[in-house]
Amino acid sequence: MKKNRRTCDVPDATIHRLPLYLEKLKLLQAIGVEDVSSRQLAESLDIKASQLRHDFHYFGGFSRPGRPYQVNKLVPALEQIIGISEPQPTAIVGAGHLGQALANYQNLEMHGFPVQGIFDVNPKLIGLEIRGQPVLDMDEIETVIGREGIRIAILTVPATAAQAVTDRLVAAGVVGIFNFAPTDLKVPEGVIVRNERLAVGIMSLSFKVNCAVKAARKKASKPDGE
Amino acid sequence: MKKNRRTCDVPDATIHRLPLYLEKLKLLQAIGVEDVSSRQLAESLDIKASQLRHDFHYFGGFSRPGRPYQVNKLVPALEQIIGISEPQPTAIVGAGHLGQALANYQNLEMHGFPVQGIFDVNPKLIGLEIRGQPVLDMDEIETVIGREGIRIAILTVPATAAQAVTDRLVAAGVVGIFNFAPTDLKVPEGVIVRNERLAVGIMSLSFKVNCAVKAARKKASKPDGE
DNA sequence: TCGCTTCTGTCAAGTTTTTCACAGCCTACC
DNA sequence: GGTAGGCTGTGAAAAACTTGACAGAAGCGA
Repeated sequence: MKKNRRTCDVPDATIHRLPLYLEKLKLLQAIGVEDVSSRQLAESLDIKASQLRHDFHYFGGFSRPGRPYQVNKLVPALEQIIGISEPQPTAIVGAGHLGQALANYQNLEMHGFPVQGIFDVNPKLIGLEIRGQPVLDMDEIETVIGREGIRIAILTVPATAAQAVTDRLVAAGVVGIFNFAPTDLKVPEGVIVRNERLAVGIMSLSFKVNCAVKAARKKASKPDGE
Repeated sequence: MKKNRRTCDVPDATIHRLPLYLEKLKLLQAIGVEDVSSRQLAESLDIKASQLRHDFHYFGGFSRPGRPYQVNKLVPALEQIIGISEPQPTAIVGAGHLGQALANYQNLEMHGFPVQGIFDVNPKLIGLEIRGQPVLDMDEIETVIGREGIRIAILTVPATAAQAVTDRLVAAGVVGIFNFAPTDLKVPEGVIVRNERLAVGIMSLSFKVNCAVKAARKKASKPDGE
């Protein structure tokens, strides 16, 4: 019980690295690597080995002193921690361009998130087949969420519709929302929202590009440093 | 000169908040709000006012003690800092589903990143019109990057092609790459890569959902706490 | 068996980021 | 004019995160 509680008391920074670890490990697994040391794994991710071990330490560690990590044990352990030991059925709400793109993105299923329903209100889109699945009418969403036990939904509707859709999703039992709409969502406690703001991403990039360009210019005009 | 250098010596965490500030401010501007205090702005973003002021402090501050921020001055100031005072022409490389979705995403242009070229190697896609622009052959990419002065590219090609395309982009003068391919890119110093890993995002979400569900179950079985 | 190397788990030190606290400025109202 | 209330800029305190250091376990070869 104590250990279980700890499992959730983990810094955000660590949480965001877990998927990266898992991804690399799956790659190693695919090419038949059996053992991997913290140093090897960390180097391939461009982080320090001590950080990786520290991250793993939150979960009690995955090996013993003297023994490297065993890829075949680490992969399922991480999958369990992330919550994808069992595939997590996922709904995509909003079958516009972005929704379609994500529905087509086979990596989602590969990573444990099979798309079990694509929904839209637009009659022109309903019935359209994407990777073998028809776009369904929003009216069916409660039924499908209940039937498939969907807990995670990907939101790709216009900002104006996002809150209303969110309310329906939450009422139907969805606990996690991956929000691509450029708006903030209000949800009751216990429901998790992750905002994926493309515009924010590209602006952060732009800031750094701006800095890099300035730095390069300065360097060019004063090649020997200040 | 001193001030300029400082402009780039800013924590990542702050950089990622700048676009959020700008977004909110534009919203306020659109509805005619003239003044805004750090507390008001911070509250709407669910952060502390002191953090916002601290962030602004990296750039010397945007007001004087006693006076709230003026929306109409803050917006262009942030745009300048982010590097979008002038629209930043942008290329999308890879016209698959995701590339098309992003090309259709009008918010990109609205935020200062007009798409000036969409490229692919697939003859079936070349010529396809997206928002009035034809998909171009990859062979033209160097020409277009040079002609339009493109510094930022969005990469939506398969992982296997990502590195080769990156090398071409960098050679042609691109300085910032917004990478949607699930692979790490090697670039020379001075070139900025921002990885947007959808799978990582949804796994982080899944971890938290998992925790929330566990917590809810525990609470249900022991309503009065431990 | 012994010594050597490699490895993890663990904790302390170091660094970065966030939050607090407050001096001083500005407006508005009495 | 004076005073109260609200505001920013600023630096110091607190919290969070990363890195370094090391004890002890395991494997390997002689």
